[in-house]
Amino acid sequence: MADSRQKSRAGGLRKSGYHHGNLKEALVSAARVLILEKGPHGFSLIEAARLAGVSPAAPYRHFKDREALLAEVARRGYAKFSDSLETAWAGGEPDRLTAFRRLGHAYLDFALTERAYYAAMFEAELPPDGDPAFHDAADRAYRTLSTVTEGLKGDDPAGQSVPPEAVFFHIWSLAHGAATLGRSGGAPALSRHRMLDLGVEIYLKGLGVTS
Amino acid sequence: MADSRQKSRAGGLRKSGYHHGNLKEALVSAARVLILEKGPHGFSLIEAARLAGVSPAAPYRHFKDREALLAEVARRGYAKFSDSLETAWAGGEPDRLTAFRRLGHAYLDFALTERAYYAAMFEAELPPDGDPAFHDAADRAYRTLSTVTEGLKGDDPAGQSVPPEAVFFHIWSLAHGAATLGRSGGAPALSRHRMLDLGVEIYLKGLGVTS
DNA sequence: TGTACATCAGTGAACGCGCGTTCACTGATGTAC
DNA sequence: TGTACATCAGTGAACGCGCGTTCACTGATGTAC
Repeated sequence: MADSRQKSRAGGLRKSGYHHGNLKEALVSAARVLILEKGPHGFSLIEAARLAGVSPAAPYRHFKDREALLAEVARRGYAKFSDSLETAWAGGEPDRLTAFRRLGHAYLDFALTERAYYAAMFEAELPPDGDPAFHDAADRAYRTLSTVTEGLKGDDPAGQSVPPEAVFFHIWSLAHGAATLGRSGGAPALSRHRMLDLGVEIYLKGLGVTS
Repeated sequence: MADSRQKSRAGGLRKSGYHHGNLKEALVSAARVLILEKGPHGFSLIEAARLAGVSPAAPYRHFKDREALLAEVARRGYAKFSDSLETAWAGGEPDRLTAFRRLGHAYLDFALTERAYYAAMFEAELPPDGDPAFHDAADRAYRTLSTVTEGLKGDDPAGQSVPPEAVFFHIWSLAHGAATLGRSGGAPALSRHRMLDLGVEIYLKGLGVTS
């Protein structure tokens, strides 16, 4: 019986039958699995504990409450997201437009391959007065995206120059839409990339950005 | 005691102390209130019954289960949404582009003023094998939107003509983004309209649509 | 190297809660005569 | 117009469930001596 628990234990090293040894990591992994299956709303702390092979009380050694685990998942998601975006951007080399297109792909890749993180980040509805580490991580991602889009200057059809926040918002909408919109079962991931590329190219042409 | 229940009863006529007389409508109203407060995931059938002033078992006279009530809300949302869009489109008069801009505003107005419906439509995760009436209503809305966007023909920067589904998808992303994206507390509703207008104008210019 | 002990990550039982759903029932309505 | 009755929209108590969280506890770890 004790053995069967060990067998079904998910993630992380096991130091002994009693101490898990890596429970915090195992809980985060379990949460990601559950969020992927049922969304951030369907996720439960007890089920995460079960998946990690520990009792329902064990998570409280590592997280204040259910929301704290969710916030930790979202925080890591933002951190990984920022890493991906910054790597793709690569300082804007060899030129801003090429780097920007790489970043668009990185955004969509992350959203599609790390769906649990993406859902935790954008669906979890974490309170504004929550974990500051979470907010710092989120800020970093937003800063990266807005810094990059600020390089895209252009005019609207009336000849007015377009505010940087607007460009940020439009590009973000296209990327988020490519990541989440569409009726179930529809187009495969590849066509989402094509869709996003096309949308961004058309938008940039409309802005008058060519280099 | 019986009186206090009657006082707190929400929506609908009351025919007697025993029979509610309009319970189905009252439950739909209550569901909309709760969805607005807590989202489609936080909504509970018992709480809706309480809000309508009836016992927890009463809703089962009108809905098979919790999901059926949610589906009914989403169905009505789609129906009302389609009405708004078709009214705004008005057959494309006086010209297609003017009518299209009206439709964009109607989309965003609906999403912002009928947030409960919009959430039920796009967040509720109703099963594909569910209520056919719900799917018919959803189809009608999608058909309207795609018919309208099919009128927007143009070329991508490489000179290839852009597939109609892509245009549909891009415009939809911009509208959905304007409706849902953005960090809490940020810009007021007015600037969301401005943001959407601007995005659509830039996109249409990129497409080469001018009339 | 060996032992006593402080630390603290785990246990498992228990709690109160709100939920979805079922059940036998009750009483208001409206129709047939 | 008055009465018997079928209908069916409600009641309210009960069920089993999974949840978040707390509690006194236990046992593995690693450190001081």
